[in-house]
Amino acid sequence: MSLMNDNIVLAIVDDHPIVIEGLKTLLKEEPQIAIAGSFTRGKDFMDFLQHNRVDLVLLDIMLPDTSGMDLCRDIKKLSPDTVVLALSNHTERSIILQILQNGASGYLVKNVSSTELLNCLKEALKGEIAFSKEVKEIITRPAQHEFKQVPTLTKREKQILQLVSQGKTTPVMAQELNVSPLTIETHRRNLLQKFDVKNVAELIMAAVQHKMITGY
Amino acid sequence: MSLMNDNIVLAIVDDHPIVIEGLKTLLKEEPQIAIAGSFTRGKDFMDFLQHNRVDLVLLDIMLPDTSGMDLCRDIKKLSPDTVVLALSNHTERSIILQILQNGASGYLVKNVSSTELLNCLKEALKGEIAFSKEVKEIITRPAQHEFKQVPTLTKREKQILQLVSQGKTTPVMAQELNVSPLTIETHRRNLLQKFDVKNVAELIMAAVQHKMITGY
DNA sequence: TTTTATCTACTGGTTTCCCGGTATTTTTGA
DNA sequence: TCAAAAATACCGGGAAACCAGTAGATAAAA
Repeated sequence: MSLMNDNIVLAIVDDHPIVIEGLKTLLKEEPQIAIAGSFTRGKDFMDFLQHNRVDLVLLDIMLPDTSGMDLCRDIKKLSPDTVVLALSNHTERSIILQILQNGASGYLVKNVSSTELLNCLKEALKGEIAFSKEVKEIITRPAQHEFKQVPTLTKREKQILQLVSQGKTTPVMAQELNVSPLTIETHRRNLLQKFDVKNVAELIMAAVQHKMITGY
Repeated sequence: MSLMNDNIVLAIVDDHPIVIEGLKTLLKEEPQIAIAGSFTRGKDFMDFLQHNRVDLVLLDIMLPDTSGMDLCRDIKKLSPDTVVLALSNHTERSIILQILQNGASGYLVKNVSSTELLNCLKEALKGEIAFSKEVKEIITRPAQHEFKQVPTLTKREKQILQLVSQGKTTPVMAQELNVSPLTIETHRRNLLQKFDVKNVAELIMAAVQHKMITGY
């Protein structure tokens, strides 16, 4: 963790140039903060991080190439001392908690004020978990269906889930993936178990609610 | 419509301070553009518009107080010559078309580059409809499910659909509704037919896409 | 009042799903 | 390199879903 009297090296990862510009402008006021760079793609930032010190990352969790979730985990793996602050417009509790699970030190919705932003930065750098005002409310007021935590699926399971949501039957999927229908059945069974549901109807609903299938 | 050699008076309505800051920074480069003000609430802007000339508004259609849709219509009613450019992250065709219907001269997703932004501003001021690149693609490539019209369900069918989405099986539903399971089967069959799908998985997906079951 | 839509119910049959186990191989992480 | 996780595969059996067709009862609209 960087000391507060030291210069803080900050990076921005966001696919919105406007947002990057806004953050830069707001943070330029702070003499302690040095903006090392801004990136519109996760991969570019990872390349940068390989060769440069970064104390804090403002990370949009909705990126075009990688999922911000995965990126967050990758960042903490490569550079555990880098503090990640998630920045997003998502106001769903499950998503917020998920990103924290993946190593982020806080979560800000994009409508934060500049003072709020700076406060959160400081808190995060002190090693605390930082939330913007709106996020705090979301955290403390959970919805019913959010009590069950989001099951973590394997790659294959995600794939099967996707295919099931497209109406594909077990034999069809087996043929498409070149595996035994019995294997598919096992995956299905595990999906039902993980989501704690009895049948596909419930499965799809649960997956939709957790935004694990988009449908478009 | 303001002349191009004249100074352009621009306003920003967005509840994200970061975005406002970013837009200001990007537009500060342009000497022709004078930023009259920025607003985080629709009402504030309407008050401003009452007493000031505004040539162009960059309007976030997702605002906390008013719907951006309504605000757009209000703006055009009060000041028909003011060009409204919608600014949003929504990528649904229906929403884009709806805002145009309400008098906007264009639609930009927030991940536009600065050059794209300026181009769109100029186009809009010339009286043309301006879209950012991504939006153009959305307009020209409508999603599959937008073609098939929403099937009209009978009262009973809606009820069955709801129960199916809750994971209820045919015999369970039959008991709950005090009818023969064979009757339920018929309703199910009709639902599959109306939605033009093969099984429950597809049925639920279709229903969700058409927002016919909420699940919450 | 007569048509039309909806809800109801049946026969008989095929396919798919779901449940309970178990177990080998491959991949991955510590 | 060793253990855990994931992907693969099997058995047997019961339940539920889906298909194709028909049809009476009732309620609403023309």
